[in-house]
Amino acid sequence: MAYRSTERVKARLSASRERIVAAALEVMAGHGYAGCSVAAVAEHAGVATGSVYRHFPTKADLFAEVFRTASQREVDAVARAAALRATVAEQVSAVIETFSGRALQSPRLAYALLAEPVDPAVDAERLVFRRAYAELIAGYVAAGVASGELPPQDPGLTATALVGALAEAMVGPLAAGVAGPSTIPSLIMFIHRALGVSP
Amino acid sequence: MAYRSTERVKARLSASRERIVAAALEVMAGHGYAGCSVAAVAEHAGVATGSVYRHFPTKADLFAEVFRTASQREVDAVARAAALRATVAEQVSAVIETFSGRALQSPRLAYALLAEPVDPAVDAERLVFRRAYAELIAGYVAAGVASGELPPQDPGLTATALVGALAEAMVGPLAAGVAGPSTIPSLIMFIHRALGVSP
DNA sequence: GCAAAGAGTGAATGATGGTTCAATCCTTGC
DNA sequence: GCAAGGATTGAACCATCATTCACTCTTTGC
Repeated sequence: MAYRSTERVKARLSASRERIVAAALEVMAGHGYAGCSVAAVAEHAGVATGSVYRHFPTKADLFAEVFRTASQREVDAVARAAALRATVAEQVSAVIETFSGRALQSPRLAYALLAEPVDPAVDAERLVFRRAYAELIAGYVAAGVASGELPPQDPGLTATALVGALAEAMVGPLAAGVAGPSTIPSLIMFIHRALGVSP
Repeated sequence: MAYRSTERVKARLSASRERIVAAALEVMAGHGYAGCSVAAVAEHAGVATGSVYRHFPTKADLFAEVFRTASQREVDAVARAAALRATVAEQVSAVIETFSGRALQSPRLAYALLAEPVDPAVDAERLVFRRAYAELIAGYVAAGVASGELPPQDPGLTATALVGALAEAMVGPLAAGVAGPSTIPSLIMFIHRALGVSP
């Protein structure tokens, strides 16, 4: 024998793989999913089109991972912000502020992650994204119910509905590129009422 | 001259056009937007593929009309149900019950109208659909605020958030084909709280 | 019945863009 | 240096449909 995969090569391979995912994310942030042909992503990553298929069996698999990565980053940021707060009311405010602040920072990406028409296989990943948010929030809601800060309710349903409300309220502003000054405070009020936070 | 469009022909044309729209709706209700190739729709309507283009310049135009028609029907049904009620609380309950009842009756169609990945040009029509719901609800909310039944709030934002919550809460059940027995009542409770309906 | 012109047809066309693969380049161990 | 194999390339391939168009069928007014 004369060739055997070595650490150095493995590292280069995984670096290359990551560069492709990062490039896909950047192209998506710049031109939406619609602008993400495999050729465009490959060029942005500085590899040949065919090389993408060394790492991902199909385009859908690549973008499933892109969505997973980006979603995780978003959920983590939101979770980190909420973890600093003590009451459910504050935690949920932090969720909304962080979510919408980040979305407005990269509206194209946020739109792609939330609502842009994508391949059905990638769409499935979107549901995971939304469920991750819902589960994060459901935890806070459940704690709030247990401590008596919130009235009795189904934390899962509350969280799901809350994610829907948040996403829907942001789609308009995302299309416009900015939110009106009262959008975020109004949304917080709405959601505090929905949770049953005592005034 | 020897041929001139006559009433009889005009009627046949518009009947044919309607049959195409109806066929598209049926195919969509059966196999989702994904199953709606122009050929499949044409066959279902009993016309040749090319004939579709006698009535619609592009597939996107056809489905824009399909979405518009179906959405109008849904919004009308919801509006009719809500109009029979006196208080905002009852009106909104009627909206939720009618919306989710109809969605669960034709889950494939509801999924296509609400969330399935479609051509971006058709997606635009979806926003109109959601805005129509939001405006209907905003009217009730505004009236409730004016009469003092609801606390002060931005009716437009409340309605938008409410539509998002409703849609999101239904996506899971639609995928499963049924809603858990407590989904609808829980959702009504959530939304009553969100509106600030006094208990 | 007939000529004119619109309506209807459906196989062929064409655009798009994901996927493949023969050729080439690198890396490895000796 | 070299042979064995893996990695990389990117132009060619191909599948999918939306769209077209040359042709046929109907309708119309005379």
